[in-house]
Amino acid sequence: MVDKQLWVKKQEIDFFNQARGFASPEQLFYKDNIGRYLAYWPKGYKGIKTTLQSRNSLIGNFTEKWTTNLIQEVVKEKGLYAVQDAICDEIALTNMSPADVVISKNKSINQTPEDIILIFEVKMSVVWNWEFSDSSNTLTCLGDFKSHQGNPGLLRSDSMLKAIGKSINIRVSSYKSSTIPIVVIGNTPITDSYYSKVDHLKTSGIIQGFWSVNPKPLDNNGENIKHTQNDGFLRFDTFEELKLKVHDLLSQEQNFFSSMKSKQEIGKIIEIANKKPNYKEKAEEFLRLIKE
DNA sequence: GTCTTGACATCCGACGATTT
DNA sequence: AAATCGTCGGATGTCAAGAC
Repeated sequence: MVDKQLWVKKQEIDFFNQARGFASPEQLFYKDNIGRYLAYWPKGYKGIKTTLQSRNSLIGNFTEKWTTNLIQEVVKEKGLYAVQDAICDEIALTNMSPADVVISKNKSINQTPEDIILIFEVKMSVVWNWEFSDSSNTLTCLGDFKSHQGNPGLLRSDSMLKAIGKSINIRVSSYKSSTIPIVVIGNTPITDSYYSKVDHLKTSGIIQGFWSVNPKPLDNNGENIKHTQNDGFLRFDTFEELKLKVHDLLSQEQNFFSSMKSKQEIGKIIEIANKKPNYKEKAEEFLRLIKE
């Protein structure tokens, strides 16, 4: 039973059906003024609203597990593992704030920086609006995210900032994290005010990508971004496309480096590093010196 | 006047530490 | 051992101010 689908409406139906096993409709849906169970408040709804919190951790858990399974399929032929909630204190992945998903050489929850090959931060939401019927136990899709009041996933600026903050925390925790790519994975596009930011984050080496695994976030072929200019954001349309990109990222060894130094100091470092006989050793010397 | 944005608010469950 | 308290991270609502 290998599911190689990306995030489509079926995944959200699966989520609600699975959650219905142990949660009441009231814990999963809003109830509007005429008694309908709704995933989000539709745009233009003017009746009395309530605020639902009980669904948050459920969808969070579901999407992290779903992503782990998806990534497992991507890397299994390479003999690697997708590990959910991975802990590695050395690079700020603690018990209380683990990595949502990592690709690793081993499948244990407790990881060493040397084994971790890629870190995924998952930020996914319920994207579409749904109406649930208790009597017939069915779900009806009411529309895409433009039709409801919620702002799902990476379309929220504070979700973006949270993901960026966590990534920087990992980057500054230890130089041991400097060779591990970090990717934020979501199921929505990003807003255009973040297009240049994600490209800068990629160029500067902090975050290697913001990826959406939702091929068609909008109904009726609604236009949505495929990628930003420098590919800081990517939308994946098929499982194969995702697999290629992950393998591509795994095949190149990259180093993150940063500092705040005067041109004098930087010039000196370059001069010293340049005395090494080849590019690889020049680079190693440079990286060694810049973090002193 | 309506839509979008960004900062702030909210509540839940899991967990660790502290108190009973 | 059980109860209590505080903290955290999960997603999403709220609302004033800005953008159109």
